[in-house]
Amino acid sequence: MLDIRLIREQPDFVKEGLSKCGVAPDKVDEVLRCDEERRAIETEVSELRAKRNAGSKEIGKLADNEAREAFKTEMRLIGDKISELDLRRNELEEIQSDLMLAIPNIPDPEMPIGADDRDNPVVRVEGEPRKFDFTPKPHWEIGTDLGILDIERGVKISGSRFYVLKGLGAALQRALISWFLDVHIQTQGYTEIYPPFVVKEECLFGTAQLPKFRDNQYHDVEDDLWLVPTAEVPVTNLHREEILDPGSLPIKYVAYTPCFRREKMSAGRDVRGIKRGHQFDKVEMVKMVKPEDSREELISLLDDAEEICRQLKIPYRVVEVCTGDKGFANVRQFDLELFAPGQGENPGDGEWLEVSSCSNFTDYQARRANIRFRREQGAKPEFVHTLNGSGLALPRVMIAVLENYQNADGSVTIPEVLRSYMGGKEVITKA
RNA sequence: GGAGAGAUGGCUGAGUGGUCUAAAGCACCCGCCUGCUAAGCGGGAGUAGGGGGUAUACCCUUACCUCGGGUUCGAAUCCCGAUCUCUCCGCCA
Repeated sequence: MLDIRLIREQPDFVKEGLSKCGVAPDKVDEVLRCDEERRAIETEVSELRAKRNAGSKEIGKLADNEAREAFKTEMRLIGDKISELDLRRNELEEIQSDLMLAIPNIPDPEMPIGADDRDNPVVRVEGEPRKFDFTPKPHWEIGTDLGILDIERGVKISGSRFYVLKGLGAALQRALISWFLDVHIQTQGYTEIYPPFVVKEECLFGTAQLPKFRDNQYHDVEDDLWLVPTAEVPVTNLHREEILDPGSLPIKYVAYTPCFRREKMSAGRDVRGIKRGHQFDKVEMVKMVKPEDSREELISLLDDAEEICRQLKIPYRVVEVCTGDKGFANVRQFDLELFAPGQGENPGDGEWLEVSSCSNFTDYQARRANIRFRREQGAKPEFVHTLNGSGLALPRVMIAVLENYQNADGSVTIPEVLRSYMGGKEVITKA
């Protein structure tokens, strides 16, 4: 959520910033109108209450019964007026809150301006795509032939966009998860979190998946719980409604969770293979930092994610996301894309697969989730800045590993960093 | 799932309709004093909103005792509902 004071005091700045990501300026005017009326009523109610509080105190002291009754009647009338104004105030409060929740964060001045993902500049490309002396196959062929990926049975038991990993396929994914976590924990200073995979609704409002992306969430009606679409949700909300003690920042968490998404918006897209499923695994880094540090922390977060790509020895590129394509709550965003030689229009074209998205949310999520900190004992609470980034998303890393490390005979070499996680095995061959 | 108990400030914990403007203690900040590892004394201090203003000061005011309703001139306190926690029983990986 944006700061209402910023909207009040610098409406033109807010409008201009939001226009870069396609938000009409009258959204801001609506908020201002609502805010003004609400404050006027607030003042009136506040004065009436003061009057009643004083009056009620007098009644307690009055001895004369008649005067007492008359006074009571007077106070009752004030009370009625208060209830009436309260109704309108609550109404306005709700309208304003709904409006505020639907306004995205204002892009950082450094965020490139653009209309959609075609305008996202490539910041840099790392590593050379491997030269194949055969036509590289897509992962669904490699995986199916090796007997480690079973798409048909996934669909049989759970429907489209589900698949089953088997044998060394399942082991490879588990190895990746463990190794990702260990890199972040042991060499980058993150603390591991194992959170619940279902959360209460308010958590999704906190990180801003709700209200806008309701259609993409799995919701259990019976207990009113939501399946997490990313570990960002439970982990960021760990400190909701808290004031963190001096010295506790920066906080760096890393968590593995499955992620559940309905993908209604992507119907018909990426239906082949395991690129886009309703359930996928991901390791996610979440940081909470002091406001003045968040710009730099984004760069180091990106580097922490890149470290995985480097060690995997798979070519990747860094893309900066433009204003028209940015996430709802962030001010700046970098995506990491691994090269997958078996993807693309024609066999052997290759394609860049998004495996990470690193974002700075400034105080936007912190304000929604009410996460604050004190600089010193007794200092005024301030909102933290939150950041998060995948490190990394599993299915697409699986695709990249299978396709980059495939051999002419259909086997797949296991990347060196993963071998100790797979019992020393070096190659996946047909079982 | 059944029965019962409970939820008060950063923490502990009193408070059963009106000086609650929430006692007291711990922790915290400032000052004083004493040269014994620290104690004593005095003072201060919550969060959010609104109004004023000489506008980072300061003043006024409202709300907040888990949350939401209700009763009342007036609710931490009484009533209803929800949530959460704990105890016991049952079931269970």
